[in-house]
Amino acid sequence: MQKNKSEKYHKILNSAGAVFAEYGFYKATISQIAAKAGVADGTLYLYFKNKDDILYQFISFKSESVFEKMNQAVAMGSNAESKLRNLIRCHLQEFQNDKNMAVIFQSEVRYLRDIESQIKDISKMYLDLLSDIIEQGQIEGSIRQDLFVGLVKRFILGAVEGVISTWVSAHGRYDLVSMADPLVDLYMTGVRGN
Amino acid sequence: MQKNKSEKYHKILNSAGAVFAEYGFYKATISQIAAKAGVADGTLYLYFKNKDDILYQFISFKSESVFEKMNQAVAMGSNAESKLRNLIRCHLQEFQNDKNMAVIFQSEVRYLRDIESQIKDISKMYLDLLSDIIEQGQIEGSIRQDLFVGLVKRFILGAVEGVISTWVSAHGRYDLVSMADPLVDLYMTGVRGN
DNA sequence: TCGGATAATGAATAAGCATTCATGGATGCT
DNA sequence: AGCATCCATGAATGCTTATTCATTATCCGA
Repeated sequence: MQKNKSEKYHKILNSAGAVFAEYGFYKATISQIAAKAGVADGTLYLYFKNKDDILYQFISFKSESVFEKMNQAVAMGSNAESKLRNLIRCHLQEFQNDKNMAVIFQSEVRYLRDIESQIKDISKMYLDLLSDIIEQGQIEGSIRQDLFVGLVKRFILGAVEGVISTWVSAHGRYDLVSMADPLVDLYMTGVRGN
Repeated sequence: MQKNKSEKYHKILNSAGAVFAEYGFYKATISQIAAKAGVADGTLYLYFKNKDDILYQFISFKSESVFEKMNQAVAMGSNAESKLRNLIRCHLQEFQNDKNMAVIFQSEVRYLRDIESQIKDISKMYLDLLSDIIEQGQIEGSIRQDLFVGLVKRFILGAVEGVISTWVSAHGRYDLVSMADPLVDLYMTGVRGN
């Protein structure tokens, strides 16, 4: 198994992303991935330990890149609300840009939980980002104090995921990023009239 | 394959629920399910067409029962807000009462989408329930008019699912139903301070 | 109690697929 | 060119497991 992240490594990883997204991890076969990458079946085993490892590396690679962008986005905000807005925009943007990733993150999380607990840190990191934002908002006064922060975080993440999930089901036919502002508005103000 | 829903049918269905929840659909084997139900492997095929069918019937059976309860809960509410509150309470209560169902609904949806599109009606029915409530609220004035209803529905459902998902990850160690009121409060009022 | 129908059994079957590895080719150095 | 190292191949292997079906048990009416 090679160590350096050669061009072929990424070719395989991308092909795997496409195949996993289309068929799901279990129904996807090594042969399909190899064919899509234009290499022989055995070649995958020069770059990856096994089938599980391919999925694992795909997720790791994508999360790393996405979290870097998310952190940058949050850092650009001057107050809690703008940080939240930037985070949600970035989240939707990144998932819109990479639908395979969106599908896989949404579908295979259950399985991943089994292989590597390190993976569960994906949502943990995100939730920690949100914690910071919420706490800052409470200090600033832009977010009220009488909230169970643990719930608010899940509330926010769950809603974004739900919106992404719908977009995926609709085969990405509309612009996801345009949902960001209305969504943040819902977080902040709720639905109540008057 | 027998038609009547005998005791054995339900025994198998429940065992399957437990095994699917523990191992996931793919890693679960027919032998495990049969063993847990206390019957021979071949017996499953007297009651179900194949492995897929077991999952399908499990979901169908559970959804039917849950939706009946949800509809009743909503009908008990006199205005939009109380209907929403009853719906969320009922949702959390039912999933708390049947953790296997909660796990399976959360994990295997992706796969189900492939076998039977009828299954995607699960969330459709739910979203329709929400549509009615939101529209009623807008007429009453308790919910503001300047909302994209399609987004609000996903927002609400996504957040409940997120909360359930966290509870499942925590192995159901706390009371899920107590999240209902704070959650509805977030839907209605949002997080904004002042 | 007997006979026929119905239900259950679980060993045998067969298909699918991840993984291995003996072989062949490419590359680069002297 | 000759040699050695590295990379890639894809057919063969072996394991896992869903599904079948000939056999056996159970039930029930007469």
